[in-house]
Amino acid sequence: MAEQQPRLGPRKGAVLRAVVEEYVRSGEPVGSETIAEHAGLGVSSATIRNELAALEELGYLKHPHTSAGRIPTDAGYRFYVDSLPAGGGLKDAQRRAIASHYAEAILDLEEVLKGSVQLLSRLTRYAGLAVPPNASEEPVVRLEVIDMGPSVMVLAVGQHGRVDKRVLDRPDGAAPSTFARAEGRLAGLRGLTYAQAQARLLQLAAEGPADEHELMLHVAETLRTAQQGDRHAHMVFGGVANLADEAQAWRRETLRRLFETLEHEQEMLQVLSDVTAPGNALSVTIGGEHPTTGDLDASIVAAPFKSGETTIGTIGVVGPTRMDYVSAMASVRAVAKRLSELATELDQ
Amino acid sequence: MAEQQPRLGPRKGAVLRAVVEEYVRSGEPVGSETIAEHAGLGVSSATIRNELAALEELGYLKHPHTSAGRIPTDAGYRFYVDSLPAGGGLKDAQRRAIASHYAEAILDLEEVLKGSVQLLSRLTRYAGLAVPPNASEEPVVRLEVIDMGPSVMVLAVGQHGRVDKRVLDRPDGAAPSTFARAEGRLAGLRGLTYAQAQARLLQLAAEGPADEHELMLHVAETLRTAQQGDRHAHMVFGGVANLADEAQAWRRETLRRLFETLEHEQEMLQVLSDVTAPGNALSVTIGGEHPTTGDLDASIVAAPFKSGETTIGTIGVVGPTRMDYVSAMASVRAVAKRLSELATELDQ
DNA sequence: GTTAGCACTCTCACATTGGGAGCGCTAGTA
DNA sequence: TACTAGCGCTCCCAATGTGAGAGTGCTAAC
Repeated sequence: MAEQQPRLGPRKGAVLRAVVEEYVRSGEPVGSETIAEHAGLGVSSATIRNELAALEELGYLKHPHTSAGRIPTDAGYRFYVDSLPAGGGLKDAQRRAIASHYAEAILDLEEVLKGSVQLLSRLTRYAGLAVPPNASEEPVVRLEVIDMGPSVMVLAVGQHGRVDKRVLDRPDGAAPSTFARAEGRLAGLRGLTYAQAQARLLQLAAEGPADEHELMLHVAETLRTAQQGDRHAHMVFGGVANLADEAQAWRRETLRRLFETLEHEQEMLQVLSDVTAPGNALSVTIGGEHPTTGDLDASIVAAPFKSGETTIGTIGVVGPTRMDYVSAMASVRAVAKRLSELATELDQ
Repeated sequence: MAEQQPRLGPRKGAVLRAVVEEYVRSGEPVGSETIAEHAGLGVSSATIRNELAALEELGYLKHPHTSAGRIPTDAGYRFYVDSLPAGGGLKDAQRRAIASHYAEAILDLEEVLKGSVQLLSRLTRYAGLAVPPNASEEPVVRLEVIDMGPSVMVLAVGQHGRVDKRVLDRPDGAAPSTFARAEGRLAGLRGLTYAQAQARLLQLAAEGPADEHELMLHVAETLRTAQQGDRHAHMVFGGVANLADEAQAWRRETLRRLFETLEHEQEMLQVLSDVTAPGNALSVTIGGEHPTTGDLDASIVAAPFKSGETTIGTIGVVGPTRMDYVSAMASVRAVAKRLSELATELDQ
């Protein structure tokens, strides 16, 4: 991610940046003339041509065909992104949109996430997405087994407002009294984290009376899936329609695959987890840098959000590799920051 | 919906049906020659041409331009759909897919719905969607107010497995003892339907001690939103990527609007409720028959599903007006039926 | 009422063309 | 050595023209 590049020399860098910016703006391959005029380098187009040829040689640019202008490769975008100054880039209108969005207090983190994702999609015109907090470190405030006749519902409530449920077959030999006793025992787990509670439950299942055994295992299992967020962890999406916009020059087939991938939550969770940088860092994944995004000509800009010092989730946008990285990065950074403040506040 | 049409005469009907079927199959405007050959009417293409001209006059067909074949109007599709025989239309492979899909027992109605919607999308190659059960008539099995420090979570669990939650500001003057007392009182509501419980709560709030007042109102409010399914009711979608398929000849802009509309749950809920027929009936809405679908060149095939004799939700597909109605209707009918059986069983 | 036949219309696929954008290269200049 | 001017070359693309084909609508005959 960091400054790893074979230092380009200031002018090559400037030319490359100019190509990226112009191409992102216009969508057309960029020629030497355009750069000579607009980039203000004070050299002629012939010189630019030499630079362009060199940059192509180095793999930062490519040619649709001989007599066309240049467009950036994934590596070109990568250079561009890495050369951006760290902060800033928010337009006033965006800043205001963010401020007013969070003006109204919402207490449910899930709702806050949904709103944030939609906000991001409106700010960037790409699709917003978020991975909600994983439960492992969240304290359990309630744990219940509810007798629903032929089935049993296991219900877990977390300190930060999450609710996990699961409906299961009623174990053989579970009487109403079994439920009452089990609930009593479960009440004792209050305050433990999901992870701790799960461990403790396995003990309880082993030690406890036989009729509670299966019930306790069910509860443990519910906590487990809540933590590892397998198919019960729901990603949050917003503004997905933006991806179908004419301006996003995806081919129809690619568009279809993109939507398919988004619908396949497991894959997206995997991508996000592959991609997320440690710490506070904003991560940018460009096209082929990840197999999934590579297939889709897509880029992902994402950042973790935290409660206090602990990372609890990820939020970001997906768009075409030809993305306005400046605006996307600034928006994601700002929203993630605001979201972290909110999450921290909600947990005190 | 029913047989309201100005009786067409058997041959006109046959010609119209042939045009619809051929157009749905090929996507190309259909000419008189094709019909004369394939429809087996034993008349020449010249005769067909006369019929086609008459059908166009009547508003069932239209002409992209003078020397092209005919394509159906919304009214043409409507005639076609209404003239279809009531049952059947399932291919063996589809029948098998349905049977095997439901082979594995799942106890959570929400999960069943998700699966069903995805099944439908695979069967039809369109997008599946469902409106989950409304809570009004569902008995409440648990009602809780959970003290989460600065906020309060209200939690309601329904007999059929739904869980509704809401996080709110903690009322002034609510002590831990307030919560304990409130929960005791709430336990008494078990077995009432959401609607009944809500009414009772308003009483309790009025009669009860002052410190519980606000809490009870919150609970009542939670039950209310659960019933009317405003922004907390989540529609279920599946296979939405199918809509981006090349075969679905939507223009890019239309596609974008379509996705936007799908994302806007409120609007879709409204459409579905406008569209749903009373009783068991399968409903088909074609293009301009509803403002929303008209804007999108889309059709919706939907059917209610029931628990026992009570309709509890709706399931169906969205696709282009140029839809394979036979297959879509058969699939939706079959899945809705299976789903009703399952829901009935889950509730006993 | 049906049909054969034919003139007519319109589109679409295809080939052709010219213009232009943009390149690479070379030779000349600071 | 670094830059620039200039020019020839390549390749795309939009415009144009053309012909074939599909399909109609109409008329006149059965």
